[in-house]
Amino acid sequence: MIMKKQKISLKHIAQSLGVSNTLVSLVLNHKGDEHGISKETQKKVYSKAEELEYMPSFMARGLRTGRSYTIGLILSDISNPFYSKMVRYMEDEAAKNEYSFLICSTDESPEKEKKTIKMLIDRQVDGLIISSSQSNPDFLSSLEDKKIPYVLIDRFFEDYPQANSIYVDNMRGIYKGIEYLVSEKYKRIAMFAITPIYISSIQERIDGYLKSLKSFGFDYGNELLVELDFHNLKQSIRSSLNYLIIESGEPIDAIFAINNNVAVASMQVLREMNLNIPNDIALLSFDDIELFQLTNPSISAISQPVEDISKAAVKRIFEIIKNPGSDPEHKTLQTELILRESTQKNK
Amino acid sequence: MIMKKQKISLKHIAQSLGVSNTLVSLVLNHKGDEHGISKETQKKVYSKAEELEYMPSFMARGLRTGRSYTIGLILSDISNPFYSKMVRYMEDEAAKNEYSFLICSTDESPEKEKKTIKMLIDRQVDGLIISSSQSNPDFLSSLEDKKIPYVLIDRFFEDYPQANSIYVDNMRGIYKGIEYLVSEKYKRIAMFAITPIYISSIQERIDGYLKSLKSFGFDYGNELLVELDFHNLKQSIRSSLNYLIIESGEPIDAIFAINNNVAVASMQVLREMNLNIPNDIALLSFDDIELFQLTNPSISAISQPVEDISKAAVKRIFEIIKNPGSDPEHKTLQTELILRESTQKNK
DNA sequence: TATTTATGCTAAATTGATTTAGAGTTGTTA
DNA sequence: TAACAACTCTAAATCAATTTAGCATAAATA
Repeated sequence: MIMKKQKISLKHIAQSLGVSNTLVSLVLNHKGDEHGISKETQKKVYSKAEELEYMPSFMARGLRTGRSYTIGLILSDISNPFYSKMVRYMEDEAAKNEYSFLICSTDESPEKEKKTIKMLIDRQVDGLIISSSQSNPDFLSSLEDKKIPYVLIDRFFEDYPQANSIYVDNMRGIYKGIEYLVSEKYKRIAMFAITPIYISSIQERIDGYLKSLKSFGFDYGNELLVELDFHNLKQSIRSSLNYLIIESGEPIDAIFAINNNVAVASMQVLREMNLNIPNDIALLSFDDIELFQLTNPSISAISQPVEDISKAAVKRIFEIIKNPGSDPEHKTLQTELILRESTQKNK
Repeated sequence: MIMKKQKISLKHIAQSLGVSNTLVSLVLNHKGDEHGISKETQKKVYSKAEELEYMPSFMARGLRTGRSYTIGLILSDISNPFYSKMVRYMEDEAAKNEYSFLICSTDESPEKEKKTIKMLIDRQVDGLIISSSQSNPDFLSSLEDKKIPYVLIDRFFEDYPQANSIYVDNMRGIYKGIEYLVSEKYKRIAMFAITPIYISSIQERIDGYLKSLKSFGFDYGNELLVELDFHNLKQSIRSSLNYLIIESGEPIDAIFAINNNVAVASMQVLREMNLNIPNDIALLSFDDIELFQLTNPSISAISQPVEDISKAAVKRIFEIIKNPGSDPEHKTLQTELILRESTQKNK
């Protein structure tokens, strides 16, 4: 005869002690004192719960209270090292509060993102952390309607100040990069941006590039601003480089890649073309990833504070969950310039 | 006056149509025909559900049916590119069945792993996919008791055949690597393993190394088998290399790294020591990651079929969920040797 | 002695779905 | 005309917790 281990519920504790479900529930939720349950009875409940290895049913509790102890996390691709690091930090931070994550990749598809948000709402997540790929904030209204807490990271919406957000100062990050390249005597600095992705961070980096050029007195305007096809990155880089280095009269001497994907692809193409980094051309990336220490040459980068972003986002989402009425907050974090070999000419 | 959007439940549909909850539930679960609900009524229910944008409550359904449409995924570290790729494949595969993942990193701590499994059981996951860091399979008995479906990946337990598993042929993978190094005339091939991690995959790779050496007629036994300290990898590699290349009479001419972490760390130390790969020393990694294409020189590797592992694991867990009584299955997948620059001497 | 207060607890409703067992109506057969 | 089946639908229990409203009993006060 096989003994099936039965799932232990509140009722089992109550019955074996001869008390009511209510009492057990109150005690285990630390409301015993508040409701005048005697210390003695409380102790009995605690020790019985331990003895039976009682664990409350998430489903039952969730159904009744509306809380799932789960956060939805929406990002473009978890296999991107920038995000997988982020996830790890968030996971550790949230675990302290017994929270878990449901993680969903959207591949920068606004369509997929909307569906995912709907799905996560149906799963009654207590909050959402979103790195959005939408070009406008309309989709947030459904979250506002349903009073579901959310925090935007990485991207945000200028004309939607009621959204809580963790914000990286892209403009200033780009400025630091240009400033440094200029100090290393690079003269024709191209920005390798991407299209068709309409998100704030990309737009800000482009703006930052154009403004910084001006402030350093370069007058080539947006002549060296390249909008690469995101879905066909390498081919797009090949043809751009061909023009910018070989066909155009004045070759560029530095590439500022708008994110880590673009930097990696650029490096591959430069190697194909037998161009030496940094002597023929310098390479600077926005977004630092571990890989950049290990390539030859190692790649300089504007590093985003991934750990700070992650922790701030988790911290903030918990604050809003606890205190739903609170005013929106916008936290701004700064980037750091990491100097490596790809931007320093050999003497 | 603010109109709060109310969550739509079954009851709302039933009431607005003047039928019972039962009927609505049956229809929406596609059991209408089976229970003789007229086509006409079914149509009404469907269109009302659509009109009200009804979505069933996961909590309520989960409480009643015991199913959560969620899989628990346990691995050592999601920020390791090997696992983050895996997660992405699994996520896409599971989404087809409306399933989501709760992902937990254990940092190879058996303690943490046990806690995590308990937590995931409490959350009523329908199944678990586990890359375990336990040295013995005792912890699986709690899953067996509670009849919770699970699939082991990446690591498994020899004396526990009742566990479903997706298995990579480590032994044969190592053999292919050694065979290739031998064909490239490398003579003194060291294996850089790790300790203290007692998992099957590591053990098999070590065994594979020793057996392969023998079968190619090398007689240095385990003299060149190095067990590096996992928690202090770089320092450990430095001192080993110092001995193996400089102090010992006969320097090694190739390193076989037991996984991607070890390969990356070895590459860094070799560069520090100004040793040329592949002319001074060859480097071959078990586990291929994107990075290895981008370093200079690029790194040869034994590639694990990440996509196949991921899809097979998800496919299998669904099979067991649907059919809990089925016999355990052990699927074996093969590795692939990826040739790059790090193992081919320049002429 | 009658009333109030405090102490320690409980019954029952609720959450939103699924599911068992069966009810009411109409039509068919003996 | 009674018995039976067929068709279409429903009441109520259930899952496991939380929470509202309030019940005994004993002690304190008037």
